[in-house]
Amino acid sequence: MQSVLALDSGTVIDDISDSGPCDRQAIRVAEPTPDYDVNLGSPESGPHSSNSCSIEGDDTVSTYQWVEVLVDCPGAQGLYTYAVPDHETVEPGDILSVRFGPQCVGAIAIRLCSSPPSDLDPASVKPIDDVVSRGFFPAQYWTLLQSVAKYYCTPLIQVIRGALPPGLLGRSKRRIRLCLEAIPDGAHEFLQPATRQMLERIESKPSAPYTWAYLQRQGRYARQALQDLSKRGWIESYLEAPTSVKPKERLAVTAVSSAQDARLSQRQQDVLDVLRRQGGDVWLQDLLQLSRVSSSVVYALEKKGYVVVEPRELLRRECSEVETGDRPKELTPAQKKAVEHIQALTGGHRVLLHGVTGSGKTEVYLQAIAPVVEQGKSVLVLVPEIGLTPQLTDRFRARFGPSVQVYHSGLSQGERYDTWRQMLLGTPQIVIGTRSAVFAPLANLGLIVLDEEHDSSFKQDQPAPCYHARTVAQWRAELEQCPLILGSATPSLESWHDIQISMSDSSDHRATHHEPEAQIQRSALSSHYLSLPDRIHHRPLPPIQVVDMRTEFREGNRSIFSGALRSALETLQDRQERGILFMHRRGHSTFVSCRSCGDALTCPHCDVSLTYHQSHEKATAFLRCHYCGYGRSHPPTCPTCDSPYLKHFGSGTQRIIQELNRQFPTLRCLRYDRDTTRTKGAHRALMTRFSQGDADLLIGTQMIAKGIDIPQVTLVGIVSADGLLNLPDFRASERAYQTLTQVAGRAGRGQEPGRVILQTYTPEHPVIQAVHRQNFDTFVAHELSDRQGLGYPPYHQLIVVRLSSPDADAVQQAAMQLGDRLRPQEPDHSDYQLLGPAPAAVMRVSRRYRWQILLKCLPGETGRLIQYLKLDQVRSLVPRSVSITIDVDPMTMM
DNA sequence: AGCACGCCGACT
DNA sequence: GTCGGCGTGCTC
Repeated sequence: MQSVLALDSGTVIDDISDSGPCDRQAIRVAEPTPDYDVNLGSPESGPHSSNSCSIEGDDTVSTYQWVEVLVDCPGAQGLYTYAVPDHETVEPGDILSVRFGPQCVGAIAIRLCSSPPSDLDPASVKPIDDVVSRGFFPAQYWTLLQSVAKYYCTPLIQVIRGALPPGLLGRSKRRIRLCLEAIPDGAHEFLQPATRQMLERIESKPSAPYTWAYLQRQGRYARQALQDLSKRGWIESYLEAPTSVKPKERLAVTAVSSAQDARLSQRQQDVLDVLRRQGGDVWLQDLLQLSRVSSSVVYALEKKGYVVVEPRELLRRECSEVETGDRPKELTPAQKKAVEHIQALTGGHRVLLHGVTGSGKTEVYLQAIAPVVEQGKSVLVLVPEIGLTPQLTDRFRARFGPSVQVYHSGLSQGERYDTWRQMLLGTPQIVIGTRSAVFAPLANLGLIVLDEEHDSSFKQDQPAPCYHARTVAQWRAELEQCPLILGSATPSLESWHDIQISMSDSSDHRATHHEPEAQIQRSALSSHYLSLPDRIHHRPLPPIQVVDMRTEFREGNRSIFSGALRSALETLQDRQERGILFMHRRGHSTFVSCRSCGDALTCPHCDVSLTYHQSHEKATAFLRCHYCGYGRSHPPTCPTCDSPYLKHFGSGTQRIIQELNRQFPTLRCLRYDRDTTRTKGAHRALMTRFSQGDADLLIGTQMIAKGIDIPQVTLVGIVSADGLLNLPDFRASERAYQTLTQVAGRAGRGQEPGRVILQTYTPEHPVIQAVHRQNFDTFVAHELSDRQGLGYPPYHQLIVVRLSSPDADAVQQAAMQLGDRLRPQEPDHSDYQLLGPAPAAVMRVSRRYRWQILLKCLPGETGRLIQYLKLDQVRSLVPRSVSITIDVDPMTMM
């Protein structure tokens, strides 16, 4: 079995055409094209190479008048040929805008051709519309995207769509406009209410037409209303050409001659002086303001040849005040060893940096990065969620200054586009970003860092491709031949196991003869394990006290706080220290049910109970669904039996706050969860308030486990660990161990020693035991043997096929049929297993019914299984009302 | 995606 | 006999 990356470059394109509706294309693109990947984005071919279709007098040069493109349209996954007008130049890898059917869509130039396909009527070949972006992708970029498409069983264009900044692949929008002359007087009177409402909505904004898609979303009968109106001829739809995101341009003035010339006017001389004082290169607007003249003075200087005025791309970027001049810190022996080890690496490597919380992993990254930047190479730093780690970004900026770029989904479309262009410039830089930044088009990568590598937010689960940034980063490191550092205090079992295996593999290899089977699918990167077993400044890990809440209950304590936690909270203020309380859930209560009939209040769209929210004592109570966001007011009586006795069960962050306010009225509390951090900049604001001493206690959910580094925190209280355990997922234990360890690690990062109080009803649970002893090795050993027994990762690889539809019967039927289609013929002798089809743990979410099919195979066999089962064609086997996603290496099966 | 074409059932 | 529902296929 070949490694994924060893595929010959044509394969993915073949696959696309195979799944396409049209044989003709399959034949055409399946032709051997040895120069295919050379064509795509190879920097050697350069923007003005002989491959270009520019006409430079010589007839032999203009042989490429046609270009084959990949269009950004679902259901159109082949290559389409377009003509390149004489005055236009196109290179493979360019992003184009083309007519496709009635609309304009984004497209990627794949290769140039000297003739249109012979089986195509030349008259039907349309010219390209526009070249949106001419940026050249780094050499390995396309290979990377193809690997993602192949491995995650996703059409290449969809992978490209996810990798490019949104809006770059523009498409025309369908908008609605009124046909005023067709609407009779008094028309409103005889319309259906929904139709009348729709008409009024459209009439209210005649100058700014709505899009069809937007209007269709407005209410249940919106679609019918629109159809009614358009049937009457009162509205019509039209396609608005896409507005391509282009870089903003501004006029820049550059001094070109330093020769003194007496024949300059006073004002001209002033302007020149100002310009030179500014370094000889200023924006025109700024120059005019600084020298208080009109632009005519500058243009006069241009005419005389002293300056050049030219439009230049304005690269907008997030500018926050940065402290600069952060110096490399002194390292502990373990840090020093790690930095030296990493710095000595050349070529492709994978390094697991396993450092306990507070061991100074960031400093290792910084010092490993410094020499790479000095060599003029770029560095990619991937973090779980950038909003959660402003501290990390600040630290990078302080150390490396303005060459640090931030790239994540929180940026505006324009900012993302600009950062992306910036990366294409090829200047050495450090990019810090979330999952999608693994596709940052950086040339000349010298190092990739993936911090908190165990974090599940590196896995994408919403739109395909459902990629894992860690997996993609490994391919990237392999392609770029650079080291990849995976950092964590609680490594994922996959990484841990993988690194152990491949380290022993490679030592075996040196000792014994080649044994191809052992190398199956193992990354071609050589593996290293580096450990930082101690905290910096010899600070101890905080001792963890496990409190058995059953004993507390037996002894008459009905509170949610144990005696130990209560006394710790009491002394917190006197000692002028900070504390963190961890709670598994946000909201007030987990669910609300009726004491008379026993019914729990559930979401009308999902099969889950509603969570009771009440932000403070007097606030209006309401119920919210944590799956789809549905919210409603709290009913006074039970909707089923009308009984007024509704009881709230379970507790969340809000309830804790209420309880704290009651029991410790002087304690100042701050809530930190999705409800309080929704707005931009809220994380930073809350953190600042907390670290400045505006509050004594921070109460939060999982979020507080990540990256909070506040030295004054001495107490960490885990109010209840039980909600994390026993979740119906094979990764529940792993996630619980990681979260609890990370939360515990927030304590005692400063001068004062920390302590952790962990409350639970099951202190004997192996996860609690392992967290208590802070012993990763015993946890891993225990968990790995469980996984091996049950046939879960890392001993098997999984693929989940998820089906969903608003129609319960349609999904079930589709799932059953698909199950039959995918089931092994001879279960006993097959090298894969199928489980299901089964309804998802929460069957209905957002009015959609969900089913799933689980496929299990040996590690490294997913590619072959996908090919064998033709999973890429599975979409065509189910009705269109049922949507399908294929999740390779799923993080969760809930 | 957006649209045309085409096949079936309920009406003038 | 036609109108209009939506299921299927195509867009260089």
